[in-house]
Amino acid sequence: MIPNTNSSYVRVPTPVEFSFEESLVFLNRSLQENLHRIQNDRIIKLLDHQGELILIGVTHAEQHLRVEFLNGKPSEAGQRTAADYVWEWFDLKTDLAPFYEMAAGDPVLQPIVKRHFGLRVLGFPDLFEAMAWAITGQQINLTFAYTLKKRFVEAYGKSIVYENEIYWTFPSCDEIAALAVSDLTPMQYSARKAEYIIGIATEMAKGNLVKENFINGKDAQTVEKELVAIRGIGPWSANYVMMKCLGFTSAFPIADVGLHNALKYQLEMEKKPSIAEIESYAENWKGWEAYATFYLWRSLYE
DNA sequence: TGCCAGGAAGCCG
DNA sequence: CGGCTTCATGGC
Repeated sequence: MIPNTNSSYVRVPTPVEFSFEESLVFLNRSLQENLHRIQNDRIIKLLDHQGELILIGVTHAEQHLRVEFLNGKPSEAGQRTAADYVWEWFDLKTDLAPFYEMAAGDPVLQPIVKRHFGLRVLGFPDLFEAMAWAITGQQINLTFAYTLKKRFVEAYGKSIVYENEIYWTFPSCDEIAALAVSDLTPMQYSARKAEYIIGIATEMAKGNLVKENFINGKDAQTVEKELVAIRGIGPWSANYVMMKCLGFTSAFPIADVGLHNALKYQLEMEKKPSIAEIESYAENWKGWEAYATFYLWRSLYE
């Protein structure tokens, strides 16, 4: 055993309304997930900071997350990147008090919110990953979506080995921009989805599509419109990306079948609710539709 | 085995 | 803008 002489870490403060256990449940939902690993209440994940591969181990302690650097101490900028990543990943910036106040009086959300208090939207800080994953998951079941992602990551991501386990980064847009559709179809991506993903990677690699463009105080309606103008991004994907990457708590992927199923079970309905019915329930959620959706998703895997 | 899956583009009126 | 058709492929 080689002692880790480079042991170091940073702390990321956590709000009162935060449950690490709920985060673990969410991050554990697929056995095929290969972008992080959970061992003994520690989440291990590989980050790529401008080519510098940083393996972090995230654990929970009093009022903070401890972000440990497992493969040596990163540069100063790398440490900041890691802390910022965790901050976004667990959505620690959002003040949930108003959401809980609303949910306490909401017949649909009240029981779920009580059961999973402290759950926060687990996000994708990387815009390319958020978009590529949204497209991958369109109109196919989640199990198959994870299969596709696994193949994609293991074909084009970067990796390191740590304690006999391999850790992957999500492929960069530059890497994917150089591909042809025929590179992705053998791994069972449809040609259409391959076009979408490569197209988005190409725009990002050229600098025409950047996250900062969407988070500079633009209103949700404008951002949604700009996203939907991108080929492969429809209303569902736009709202999914806004919810999981761009920090819009009002984003609402209303066409989501998981949301429909959650409402059906939660309300003990014979069949899935119509869009009009969902809009009716959601009138009370204004400004917090993303959180309402995320908690409803959570209710699907008790 | 047939319906379903964390939809979107394209076309038509 | 609203509705209809096509695409695509595995899961259960």
